[in-house]
Amino acid sequence: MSDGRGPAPVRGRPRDAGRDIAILEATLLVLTEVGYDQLTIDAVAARAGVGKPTVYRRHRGKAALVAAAVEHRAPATPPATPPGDLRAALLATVQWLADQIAGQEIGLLGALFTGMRSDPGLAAEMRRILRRDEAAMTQEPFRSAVESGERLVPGAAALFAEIAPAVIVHRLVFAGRPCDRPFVEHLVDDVLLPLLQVR
Amino acid sequence: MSDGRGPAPVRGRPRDAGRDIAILEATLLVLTEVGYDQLTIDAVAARAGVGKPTVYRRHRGKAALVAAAVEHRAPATPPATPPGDLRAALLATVQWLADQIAGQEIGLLGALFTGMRSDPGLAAEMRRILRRDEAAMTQEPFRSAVESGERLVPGAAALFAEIAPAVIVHRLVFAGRPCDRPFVEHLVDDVLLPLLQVR
Amino acid sequence: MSDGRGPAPVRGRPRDAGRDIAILEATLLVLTEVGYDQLTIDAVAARAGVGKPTVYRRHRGKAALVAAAVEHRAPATPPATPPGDLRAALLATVQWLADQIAGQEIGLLGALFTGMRSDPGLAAEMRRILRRDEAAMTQEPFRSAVESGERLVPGAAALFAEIAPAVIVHRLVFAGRPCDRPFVEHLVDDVLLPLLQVR
Amino acid sequence: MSDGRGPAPVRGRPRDAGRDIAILEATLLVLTEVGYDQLTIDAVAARAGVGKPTVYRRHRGKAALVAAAVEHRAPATPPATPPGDLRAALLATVQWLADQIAGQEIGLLGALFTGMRSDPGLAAEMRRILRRDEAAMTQEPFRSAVESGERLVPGAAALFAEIAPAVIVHRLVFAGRPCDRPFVEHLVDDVLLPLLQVR
DNA sequence: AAATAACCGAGACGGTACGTCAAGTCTTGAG
DNA sequence: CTCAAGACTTGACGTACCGTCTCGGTTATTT
Repeated sequence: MSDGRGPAPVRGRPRDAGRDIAILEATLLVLTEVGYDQLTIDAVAARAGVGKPTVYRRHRGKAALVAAAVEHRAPATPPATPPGDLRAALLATVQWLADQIAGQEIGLLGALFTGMRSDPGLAAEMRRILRRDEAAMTQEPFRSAVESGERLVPGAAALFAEIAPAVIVHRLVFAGRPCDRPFVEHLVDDVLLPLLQVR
Repeated sequence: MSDGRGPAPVRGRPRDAGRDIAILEATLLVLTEVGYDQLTIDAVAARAGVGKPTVYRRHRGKAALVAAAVEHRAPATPPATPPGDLRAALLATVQWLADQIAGQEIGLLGALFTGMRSDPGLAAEMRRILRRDEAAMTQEPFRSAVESGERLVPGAAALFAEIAPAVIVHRLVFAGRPCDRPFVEHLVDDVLLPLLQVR
Repeated sequence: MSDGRGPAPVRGRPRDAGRDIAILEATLLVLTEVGYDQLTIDAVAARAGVGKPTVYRRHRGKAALVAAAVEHRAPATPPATPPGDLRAALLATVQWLADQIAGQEIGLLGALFTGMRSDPGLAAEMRRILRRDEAAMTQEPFRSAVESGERLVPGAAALFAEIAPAVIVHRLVFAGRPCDRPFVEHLVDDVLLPLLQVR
Repeated sequence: MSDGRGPAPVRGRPRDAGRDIAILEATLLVLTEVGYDQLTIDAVAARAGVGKPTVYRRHRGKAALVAAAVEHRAPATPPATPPGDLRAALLATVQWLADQIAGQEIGLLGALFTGMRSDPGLAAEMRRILRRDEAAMTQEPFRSAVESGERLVPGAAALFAEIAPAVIVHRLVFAGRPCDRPFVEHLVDDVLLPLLQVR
């Protein structure tokens, strides 16, 4: 279409980065409120004050949108623990981990179950995010523990990362019961300490 | 009729029990083929050779249908293990457990995630089924182990039921990796045996 | 109808004639309340205190049921008119005719429209009923009028039967307006009297 | 746009007018083929090459759809009649009117009977359409007749519009007989001419 | 009296259409 | 080239009613 008026000064409107964030945060909001499978793209778009195509321009679909939203959310940093008391450190860390999982990770699991079969690439992406978050939540405590001279078995951090989130998720999802103080103590005293501590 | 109340007075044409079964088995079939979120009631009805209302007359919706189908499926019986060798018994049991979970339990998890938020009663029902199956898969091995004189810590069966399925599911879903022989040996040698065996 | 074959060899329990009537009267009730296309066989059966097959044993379907119900309803007898005053007689007869049509005949028209295309035999049956009722409602007044010496054109009764119901129905259905006194006078004075009376 | 208010602020993608027409014409087609009560929205949508929601976005239901389709259909124009011969003009007009009603109007009557009770507003709309069509079919002949100097009673057009369609519909629907030549002559000679012509 | 057969109410059955909802794509006009 | 709005196709949803059938049970006639 030559309009004879010379070169256009503006070559395309740039994407508004603010809308990226609005979409992701609206997604997290809706996800928390109604859960994964009740979440609709329309609702997210409306909440973000954005049109539906603006969402689809950025994300391939519902599952990818949720994955991006979860990724966007900055991983929380575990609480600092007093040095010298491994049990107290584990108790604090496990409790905090359980709270994080209950509050944030559950939402992504629905997306994972839904999207993993039809889109393996997306499933891999979700797992990457889950691992990133779980790593962030499990590695830091052990780095400081080792620095403070705790006597731990080799590979303790990996073992902790393998067992603690698994048992917590299992309790939350399969048993539908909260990770209250007695459970946390049970997990630390009967499972984690015997495994991690050098006897 | 020796009791005072007699049998339930059946009014109208009784439901065809054959159709109950056909529906549940068609559900399991479709569930296995296409996964939970691609499963449609129409497909199940067509596969069962049944009308859609016949499905809805028996089940409130997709989640409840899948729950009933999983419940209907008889829990598999764990393999018999040779007495006297705890490690061998655990290896066999864990491997079998992982296979069961990979093949059967994953399907219900999608239903659980979908139905649990909007219908707490249904979520409770699904958890009951999951617990029933996990109990069936974890209790039996320990009964024979104890009978054969193994020296186990108190509550070993409960601990096994709490940890083994959790870690297996976590690996399958979160890591997306199969429960192969090295993983099973790791789980038994590095986690289960240290925890369960009397030292 | 004696056909020389003697009484029908009734084997088994005979049909309950009381239920015949209950069904037909329930049909008329429901028809009046909700109209033809909102009428359901279930509703009729429930209203009659009868099972659905009991209805279907007697009638082929909704249209036939309504036809039978309308046929069952005894045709009302037109009001006696004072002899010697043709205009007064026509006014009374037309008003009564309009009331009858508004109250009773409309229901069958829905059935006629629905059933006529798919079942010509049924349509013929409905037309027979409609003609029977319209004949009953239009012939009697003219017999007495002729007997009392009114001077009418030949074929006056047929002309009346052809025009009066047609214009009344047209007004009720097409215009959606009631057949009030001014309309009746208009119909008698401007249409019927000029046509029927010998000039 | 030279007016100060500017055009209507159309937001979003405008409706495709071509689909409006496709839907209405598909409706007329299906209506003609299978009749009102065998007409399904799915069939109309499929015939129009359109999704079901696209139909429902435009029409509230079957009755409203049929009403809109009938409204969309341009009313046919009555045939020109030779001036100077009132009887010939009436014969031609009545025959044409009967053909129009038999071919087109019957379809709407089913919709009228179905929709009128549950939706008075829709019934009013249908009556408006029926009146529009009947007016178009009955007024024009009389305008030319009057122009050509025929001696007609006052209100002849209104009387014709009140009687002719009524008797024609009555014959078609109630008697189930076609409006053939003898009937048309009877209607003109025995009913219309005596009423309309100045004696 | 017993056997037979059709009746009965209740309601499940396969099927068809309903009217709604969400997913993901496409089109418009504005910026 | 992007944006908001929203129409679009597709396809599944869960419901209603149709007309048939099947159950336990009842009521007459026939043997």
